[in-house]
Amino acid sequence: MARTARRGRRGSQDTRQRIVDAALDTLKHEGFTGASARTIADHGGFTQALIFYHFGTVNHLLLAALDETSARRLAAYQTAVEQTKTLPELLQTAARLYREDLAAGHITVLNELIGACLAYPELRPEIAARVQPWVGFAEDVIQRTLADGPLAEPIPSRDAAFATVALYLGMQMLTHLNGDNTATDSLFATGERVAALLTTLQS
Amino acid sequence: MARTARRGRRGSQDTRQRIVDAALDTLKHEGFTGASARTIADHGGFTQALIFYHFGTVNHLLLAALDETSARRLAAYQTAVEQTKTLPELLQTAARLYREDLAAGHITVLNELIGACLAYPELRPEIAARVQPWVGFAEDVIQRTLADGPLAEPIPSRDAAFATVALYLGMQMLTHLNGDNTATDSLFATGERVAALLTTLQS
DNA sequence: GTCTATACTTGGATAGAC
DNA sequence: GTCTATCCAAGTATAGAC
Repeated sequence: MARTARRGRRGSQDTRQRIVDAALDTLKHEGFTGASARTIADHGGFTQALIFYHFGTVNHLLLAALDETSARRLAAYQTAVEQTKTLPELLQTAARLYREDLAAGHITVLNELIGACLAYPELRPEIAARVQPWVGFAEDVIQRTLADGPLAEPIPSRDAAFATVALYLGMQMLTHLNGDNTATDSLFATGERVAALLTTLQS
Repeated sequence: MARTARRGRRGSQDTRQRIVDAALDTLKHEGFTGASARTIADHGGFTQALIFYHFGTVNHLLLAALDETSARRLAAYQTAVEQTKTLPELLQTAARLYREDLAAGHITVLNELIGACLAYPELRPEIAARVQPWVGFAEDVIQRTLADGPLAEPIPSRDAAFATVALYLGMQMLTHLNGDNTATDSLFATGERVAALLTTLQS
């Protein structure tokens, strides 16, 4: 029943969604270089012509895929972080969200598309616009959490936010390169320890 | 005269070098996607067949290009860091080296090749092996600089090294994406301020 | 809206002349 | 060792049947 409700445009919307999902899947597993119209179509079980009908070009589809994963993840981050008050809590939540991302390949998609900007400069402003909400989100959270701690004065939240997003991107790249999470896990553990230390220093 | 000394194998070596240089140039400006045999050959002013004669495949050439830029930069980092003793000095030097890299596109090459690992899994161990010296170098320097500071105990140098390399990669990506260095400059300034703060705390 | 078939372009790689 | 010419595979994109 649910599948056929509002059938008028629903078929088309379903297809768009299937294509976006296939694009995400391909981007995660084969990277930008491997995400051709043909490969994506194979992954999703449809014809490559559909991509051009619905999205015009492959790159437009890939941007739509980034939109999708970015919106989904940002929502998850926002609800998860809403309940954190202290710095140690925040770091624990960040570690959990990060591991989800790593496993699901969410940041991989972003990495691949940023890398593609050199070959396709027209993608640059598009992707920059999609990264900006993340930096803004990080800044808000950091601002709120560090507000009356000892770090608020020496470390502008803007810098901390930029560093955080950069660190996320870089960690993801290195983790995939090495094929294991030990470095990441160790770093998060250290981060949580330092956060605990800082809060005891404060009280 | 210099050009014709040891002519026996010199012609061939010169050509190899020209090809590697052209590959580096192309990788920096067109990215991995744009670094095809034909494009590289155009950049360097030779025939694409030469690439396959000297390097077998395009990817082999790109690895040789990474070797070249990585070795050159690591040497520069080592001599520059040798003379730094304190944490603030280290941060200043790091900022200068980082800006050199950014301008010359050295880290871009690495970013592009890491991104390509998804499409060409056989590149992964090759590139991982070429990144490892950097993490090792960072660990040595951090170990040496933090040795008797207040940070040595709570922050293992291994974690700090991993975070540093990741941060470098991520910052480079974001900086290229945004097209301006203000975020980077601001972050380094904050870093230097915090480093100064830490050393005064210690004494 | 979705499929098949096809035009056209670019890329990797090799053969063979020089 | 270096060049030209060429083969073949894969990619983007469109036309036209259904």
